[in-house]
Formats: sequence, C-alpha cells, structure tokens
Amino acid sequence: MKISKSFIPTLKEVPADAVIPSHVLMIRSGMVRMVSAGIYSFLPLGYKVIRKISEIIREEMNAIGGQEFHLPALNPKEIWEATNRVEAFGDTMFHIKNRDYVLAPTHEEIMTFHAKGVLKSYKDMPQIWYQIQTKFRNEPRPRSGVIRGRQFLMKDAYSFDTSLEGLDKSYELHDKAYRNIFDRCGIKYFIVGASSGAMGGSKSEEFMVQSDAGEDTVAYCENCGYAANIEVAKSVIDPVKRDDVGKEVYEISTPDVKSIDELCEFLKIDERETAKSRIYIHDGKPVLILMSGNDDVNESKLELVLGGNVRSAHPEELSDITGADAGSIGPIDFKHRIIADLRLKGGNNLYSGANKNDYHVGGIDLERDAPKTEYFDLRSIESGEKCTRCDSELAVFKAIELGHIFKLGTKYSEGLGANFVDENGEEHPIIMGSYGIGVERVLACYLEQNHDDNGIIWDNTLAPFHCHLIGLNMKSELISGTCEDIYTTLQKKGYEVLFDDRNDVSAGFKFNDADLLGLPVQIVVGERNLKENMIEIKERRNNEKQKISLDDLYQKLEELLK
RNA sequence: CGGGGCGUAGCGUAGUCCGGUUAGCGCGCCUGCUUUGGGAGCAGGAGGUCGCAGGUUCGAAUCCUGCCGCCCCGACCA
Repeated sequence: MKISKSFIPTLKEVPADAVIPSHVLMIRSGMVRMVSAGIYSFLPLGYKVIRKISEIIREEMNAIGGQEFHLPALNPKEIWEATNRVEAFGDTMFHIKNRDYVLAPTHEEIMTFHAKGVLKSYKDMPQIWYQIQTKFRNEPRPRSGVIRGRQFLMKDAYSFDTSLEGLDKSYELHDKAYRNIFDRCGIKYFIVGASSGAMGGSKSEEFMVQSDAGEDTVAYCENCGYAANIEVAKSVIDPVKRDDVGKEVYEISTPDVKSIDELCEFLKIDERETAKSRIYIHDGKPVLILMSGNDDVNESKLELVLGGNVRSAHPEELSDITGADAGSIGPIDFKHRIIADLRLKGGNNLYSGANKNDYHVGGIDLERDAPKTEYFDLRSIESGEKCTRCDSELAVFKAIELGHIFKLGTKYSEGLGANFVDENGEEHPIIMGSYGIGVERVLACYLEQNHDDNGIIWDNTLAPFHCHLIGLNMKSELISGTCEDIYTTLQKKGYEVLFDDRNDVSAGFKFNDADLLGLPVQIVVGERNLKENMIEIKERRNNEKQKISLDDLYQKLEELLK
C-alpha cells in the first residue's frame, strides 16, 4: 500500500478526549474515529488489524470444531421475553421505536432458537457454534475508547451438549482455544475465576489483562497464579489480638468522636482495638456489620453471605434501629442480627459504639458480650496481604476483561424449549456453554502493552503491514526507482508492505509517522546510503538500526519477520 | 443518575471573570519556489452558524435561562 494513495490520517497532536494510551494511539495512528460516545468507525488501518485478530480467533475456534454463523443484530423482542432477559437487561438493551425489535446485546437466545427443534437427538451433539459480530448495549457511560462502547465487536460461541461431562469437555476446549488465541496475539493475560452474574449458570472464568484502564479490580498472586476478582478474593486472615486478661464492658464519654480515626486519637489506641459498625438492610431487616478498625465492608461478599441484595441504612433510619447516629453504633445490646468479619473472631478488650450518641464502650469480648454474632469473610483484601494458597504477597490491581467462558447449563434451552431426546427416549433440555471475546478489546489491550513514547510497537502477527518502506527523497529518481523495485519484490514475496512514497514530506516527518504506526521493520532508502548500495533497516521493537547491503535485504527480512 | 470539567476552523487552543475594532495563535490544508537522514523555509491563500435555542443590551464567544454533546470520578456493568 502506498501512503500517497491511502487513507491513513495520522495526527501529530494528542486528541483532547483520549486519555489512555491505546485510545490515543488508535486515533493518532488513524485506526479509528469516534462518531458518538462509545461508537467508533474503524478506518482501513484499524480494520486491517481487527481482521487479523478475527482470523486468529476463527482459526482457533475452527480447530475445536466451531462453526461460524452470521446472525441478525435486529431481534424480535418476544424471543428475549421467553428468557426474561428484556427485563434482566433493562435499560442496557436498545429498543427499536417503530417495531417490536431489540438490538441484540449478545446472542444466547438466537443461537438457542436455532438449536431448538434441530438438535433433537443426543446423536446431534456436541456442537460448537460461534459468530464474530457487532453487539449493541446502551452503556450509561462509554469510556476508554473502544474498551467500553455502545456498539462493539464480539466473538461469542455457544456449546450444546447432552451431559454435564460433555459440557466440561466443551468448556475445556474453549479454555485451551482462548489461551491459544491470546498467546498468538501476544497479550499478557491471566485467568480469574468469577461469578457469572446475570448470564446465569455455574462455573466461569475471565481472561484478564492488567491495566489502569480496567473496570475490574483483581487480586493476583504471581507465585502460584491465584487470581480472583476483589469481590470474592481471599487473603490469609490476620486476626485481632486476644489479651490474657479480659476487662469488663465499660462506657466511655466520647463527645464529638465519630470516626475510627477520631476514636483512636481520643483514646490513644490502635485501630485494631476497635470494631466499626455499619448497618445494612437486607430483606427489610437491619443487620449490623462489624469490621475491624477502618476495614471496608465488601458489599459483594456481604450479599453472598446474606443472599440477595443489601443496601446500607439511610442516616435517618439509624437512630430508630440502634438508638444512636452513625459514629456511636455498636454490637452491645444490639437487637438484631450481627455479622462480623473473621478478623474480629476471638478478639477481646475491643472498643466500639455504645448505641448512645457521644458514648463508646470498651472491654468488649465479642464471644462473651455478643454471643450470637456470626463470622464471615467480609472485607476487601489489599495489596501486600498473604496468599491463602502459598503465603506469598498478593497484588491488587485494575484489569480489563478480554474474554469470559461460562458453563451456562439449561437456562436458555429451558426458556426457549430447546430439548433433545436421549438414548432412552427421554426428553431433556440441551446443556449449554457460552464463551465471549471482546475483539476490539484485544486490540486495545495489545496497544496498552506494546507502545513507547513514539507510538505503537507491533508484532508481526497483528501488524497491519509487515514492513514500512520509507523513501526519503522521492524526487530523486535513484531513490524512487529503488523503492519501487523493493516494493514490488517484497509484495511478490508475500509481504504486506506500507510504502511511504510521499514526495512532499520531509524525512523527519516520515520517520515519526513510521514510529507512530509501529510496523515491525522499517526499511529506509536514502541517498547517502544508496550511493554505496546500502540501505538502513530498523526494528521498531528495540529501535535498533543497521546499515545493510541492498542485496542482503530480503534475507534479513526473512530473519526479522519470522 | 450524582460530583467535577469542557464545547471557539480538520486537530490543539487564546479570548469568557470585567460585553465594545475585522475572533487571535500553532499544526494541518491550498498555490508557487526552495528543501529531503528525525515532525523543513519563504511568499501568497482558503477555511468560523464561537455546541443549540431563547433572553438581557445600542452592541453578546463573553451576562442570564433552558437544552444538547463530550471527557474524568462515582453508581451501574453479559
């Protein structure tokens, strides 16, 4: 491709709206342009990369027996009503105004619709069906460029099996395929066990990439590979101490002391000697949550313990429930359920609120003074805490979800009546799995991990072109003639070449554009070297330049672009 | 949906507080000449409903009201 004839609108300046590196680079290198919040056009260069990623996905999916579909984005609403997901998605689903259609945010329903009545016998399975298509979700806040859009490209696959063992096998196949895909794309990722949320089903794993632009927080142990979403992550519990001599409960006047920090300051004690109380409402009933010191309640863990949704009590509800306002609430004589973090188990001589404004109590022994207290893991873990598996230090950081594999079960086959008949003539719902990859996220994550101050650093696998041929002064016939020869020869040899043949652009401009676009190898043809029949070759990954003979070019390229 | 910021030429921005020439600058774009190993030089040129709609005023990019859009934080997130 000759740059003089192509549409690759690079930008020298950083666009005001782009914040994270991948977004900046995609815009600056002319891969995408935004049309509206969370809605992007892929320009030729960006689309070339998307196609390369898609092709890798396709190859790996086909290798495990996947068959590609092309499905409608426009779906009759009633199919989605059969599985109750119009309600489940709520405002996240786009609705068509002048007909009862919705824009598909994913494709479980449509795939199941096609399975119904066709996968009739156990002999018809297993099957793996997939598609690589655009999905639509009315995200309240699109962000980070293509990482969270209202319209995005997703590969999703569905497996159909007759037994849980069969599902296990399909799941394992996808797990392997996903590792191959991300490995081939050159992305550094890790795998997190996760809850499957609104998708339903049991086991699921997320393929994650560490990034400050991520929307999930995860804990990761580099030593043993333990990885978990912060919502469920565990660390070794460091319990509060238990003194040999237990005091009796006594009341302390603590005027204007509200926070744990103020209490510690006032009494000259350590925060580990305190038990913080938070009131939550669950099923309309108040529950007192006790945490050590300033530890925060992890509401996801709390919901797992209690089952169903919880909310923290409104300030005006507190005194009805406890007799005191926030800052003076505690477990002693509390009339409702008490749940404490495991850290507090066995602790004594603790300080907490007195359920009377401006008073606290000391000398609390939870086992003695609040014997009905239940103990659970309720706190969010932090970086530096010990891994429960190997006692190494855990890291807690943000991550982007690239892919997600679920064991769905029968939610959709039951909802839509997709049944099969087994060996004994009995009818059962098909057992399904669901497996997604955010295709644009693969691109964004790759860029997050592979760039420097000057621009992108492509590997040969995903690079939109293999090499960047730069003719420095195209008005020189020697240079332009040589470049044309190289260009033609390289193409004949099967390389994808981007040829900067512009004759009105200075050398520095071309170099900087080349670094920005980041193709793996730059071939620089300039008058100075060409006089000696030499050209320069630069590897973008390490910016190493070498002067080589024109005759050695093709062999050198073969080495570099293996 | 809550908090904060922003909206001026294709891109990046000054001017807005304190209303008053022809809305300024850099990049990019067009023409010509020169230039070609790290974002060239000179000369000339084009390009603006100052987000939209009302209002105040002799006069509005600037003040007031409403709306829209975009970014960041939070809530939400298969």
